[in-house]
Order: sequence, then C-alpha cells, then structure tokens
Amino acid sequence: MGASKTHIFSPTHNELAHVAKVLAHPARVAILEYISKQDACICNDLVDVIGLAQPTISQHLNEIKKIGLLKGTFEGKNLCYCINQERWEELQHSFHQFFSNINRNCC
Amino acid sequence: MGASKTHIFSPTHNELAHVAKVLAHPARVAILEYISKQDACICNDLVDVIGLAQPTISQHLNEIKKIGLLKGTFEGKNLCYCINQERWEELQHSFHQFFSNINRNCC
DNA sequence: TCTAATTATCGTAATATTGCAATATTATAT
DNA sequence: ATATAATATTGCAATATTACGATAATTAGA
Repeated sequence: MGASKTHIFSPTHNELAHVAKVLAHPARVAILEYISKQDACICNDLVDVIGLAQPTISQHLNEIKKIGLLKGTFEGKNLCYCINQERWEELQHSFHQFFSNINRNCC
Repeated sequence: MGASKTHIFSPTHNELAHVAKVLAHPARVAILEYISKQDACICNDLVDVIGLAQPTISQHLNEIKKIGLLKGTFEGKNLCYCINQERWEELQHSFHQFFSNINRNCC
C-alpha cells in the first residue's frame, strides 16, 4: 500500500523510527551539524553551505523543527535557528538506549 | 526530482543518513530489538511477532542486511539471523559521535 | 510608504518506500 | 525423488519523499 502501518507498532518503536527518519537525509544531517557548530546562531548561509535551493532547505528545516530539535527566533530577516539542547539530549538518550539494548549470545 | 542529491554531501553525512534510513521504519526497529533479545537466534517467528506479511518482513530484513547489521546462516529451513555485533558497535559509535558533536553557545 | 532581503508556501514532477499476493527458490525430512 | 516448510523474488498499487520554480509573506531600513 505504501503507507507504514504505524498502528501495529509500539510508541517507542514508532518514535525512534520517526526521529531516525529526520536523520535519514544527508542534507538534514549536514544542516544539524552546521548549526550545532556555529558559535553564534545566525543561520541561512545554509543555502550556500549545503548547496540546495532555498525552498528545499526550508522544507528540511521544517522537518527538523517538527521533532523539536530547533529553537530560537523564527521571524524576521535575521532569524536564528539553533539546536534545542534538551531535546537533543533526549534523542541522544533514545539512540543510546536502543544501541545498548543488545544481547551477546548468538551463533 | 525526488532523488536525494547524495553527491553534494560528505561521505560521513551520507553514511549516517543511510544507516538512519534503516532505522527509520518501526518494523525494522522492532525486528532489530526482537532479534537482539533472543538468547538463541532462531528467528522468523518474526512474521507472527511483527504482524506484517512474510514478503514484507523479508524485504525489511534485507534492508537491515544491506548495512551489515545481520550475520548468521542465511540458508536452509532453520536459518539463523543475529546481530553482527561489531557492526552494531560501529553504528553505535557513529551516532554517539554525531550526538556528542554539538556546541553549547546559542541564543 | 516603498524597496530590498529573507524565509515560507504552493504546485508539480521525479523518484523512493511500503505492503502484499502470487510465485519461485531452497533445504530438510521421509 | 517427493512433499513440506521456510524464505526470497517479482510485480504492482498506494503513498511518501525530494527538489525546485514561482509566488507570497514578513521584516528592516531608506
């Protein structure tokens, strides 16, 4: 059918997948890394840095925003994106949990 | 256009995105968790456990295989999937690196 | 107010993903 | 060798994602 059957999975699995989906595009990984490395958070140089058209960057930023990873002022000419550190750590923890949770006994 | 412009991104960004894409579906997260929690690795109960059709599970397993996360015997009636632990730790490290790499100075 | 600069939204085309029925393949046991 | 059980492959339909041109909205400054 094409649509994921999210209803048959646990909230935990759906949430991790949902977050992973945002990281599942190199542009978004690059955007996150770039923003996180700026001392000041005057952004959007992004269009030049990343090399995609402005509407495309805008869409990617929106995806990142949706999972709560960005904070800052979102209006005006000089808007300011930056990483929402609490959320960042939350996701870091989720992935850490996922990766830690593995059995050693195997074939 | 629809296709990601992977060539404009760094190998590191592409690789992380590529791996994240595999985790970007709850079925694959569930499959990985299930396999990792089995003491013995006699699998495929998966069709029952996950609740998707056999061809669908097979496809998901294939995606997971592609990034090297599975090892075991892949032939026969009683085949045996299990987590490739070295690869698992490699990916764990990649995500850890990504999440650790963030600046504290912001608005 | 008018203009210039910046970001967001809309519309659309190309491609990718998800899911399953039907079928093929493979390996084991009889 | 044949039947059985388990997994893989194929083909296709439905939906999602990616990308960008055109355009709208927003804000700061002249």
